[in-house]
Amino acid sequence: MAPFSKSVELVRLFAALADPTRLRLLNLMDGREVCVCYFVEILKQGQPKISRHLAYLRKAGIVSARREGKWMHYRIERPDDARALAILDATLMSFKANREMQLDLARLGKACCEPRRFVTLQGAPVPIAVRRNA
Amino acid sequence: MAPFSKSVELVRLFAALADPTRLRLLNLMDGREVCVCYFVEILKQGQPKISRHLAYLRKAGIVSARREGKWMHYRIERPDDARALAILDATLMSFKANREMQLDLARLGKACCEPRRFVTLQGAPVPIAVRRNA
DNA sequence: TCTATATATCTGCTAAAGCGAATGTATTGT
DNA sequence: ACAATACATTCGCTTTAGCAGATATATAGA
Repeated sequence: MAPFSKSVELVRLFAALADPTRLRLLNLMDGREVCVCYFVEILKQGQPKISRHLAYLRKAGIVSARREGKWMHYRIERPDDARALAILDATLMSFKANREMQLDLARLGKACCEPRRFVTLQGAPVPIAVRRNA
Repeated sequence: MAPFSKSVELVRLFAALADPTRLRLLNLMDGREVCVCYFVEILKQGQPKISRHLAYLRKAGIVSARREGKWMHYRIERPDDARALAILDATLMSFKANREMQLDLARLGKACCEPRRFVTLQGAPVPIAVRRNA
């Protein structure tokens, strides 16, 4: 994330956050690196749609991707700029009081513990915890 | 501002913040109540455009308006929800490091001290400081 | 090499955002 | 009542965002 010397950077950040699907993706990635197949399973949305929103977040510099064989893992990329970080942290914090977000996390937890019960997650790599203060 | 029980509220907040003109307006209103004519003068944008963006912020619950004769004063309406407030505060904080925002504030200061030098501000009411922890 | 799997991108489409210009409305002054 | 001022809203237009469905790419395994 570039520094906020120009307001265009800020606008880009807020535009990236102004979509319910992208907020749900960020919520699931908060504190862990998650494989695309989990997003598709948890959010019950089409795979192209998930990919598009992940690409949007990546282009906005908010997340990064890592390939592992067939799978792609996404994680939140913490911005260098302290002020961008403050906004992102406040956003992630706000998820904790949000019922929808809590439900998504609960479903992720269940999917991780019993991936066999989800046909689409057979053999998929389980999300990995990442440190929050990168 | 409604509580963030549903993510739609969050999305609405971010959508309101995802525009350079609206961010500049919020910056000028940070800590003071400002008359529309100042916005038009400082931002050098058409009056309908300013009005439209102020209406957008008002509908999003971020600002409120007060009439005083011919003039309309706008101020930031601090959300009840602590998490919405944290996001808004982090946003306003980020303006302090933004060169464009600093310049806008400098121009506002100059316009307030010498309103006679601005044809469009003849007789216009000077911005009033408002408490930040409303 | 051939196939299956996981993910990404492209293609039309529709809806919404943002804009300038014109117009409408509320208030003040004469 | 009439004109002027300050602001809000509407209109027609262009651009952009988001979507589903189809297709392309990359990797793994047989």
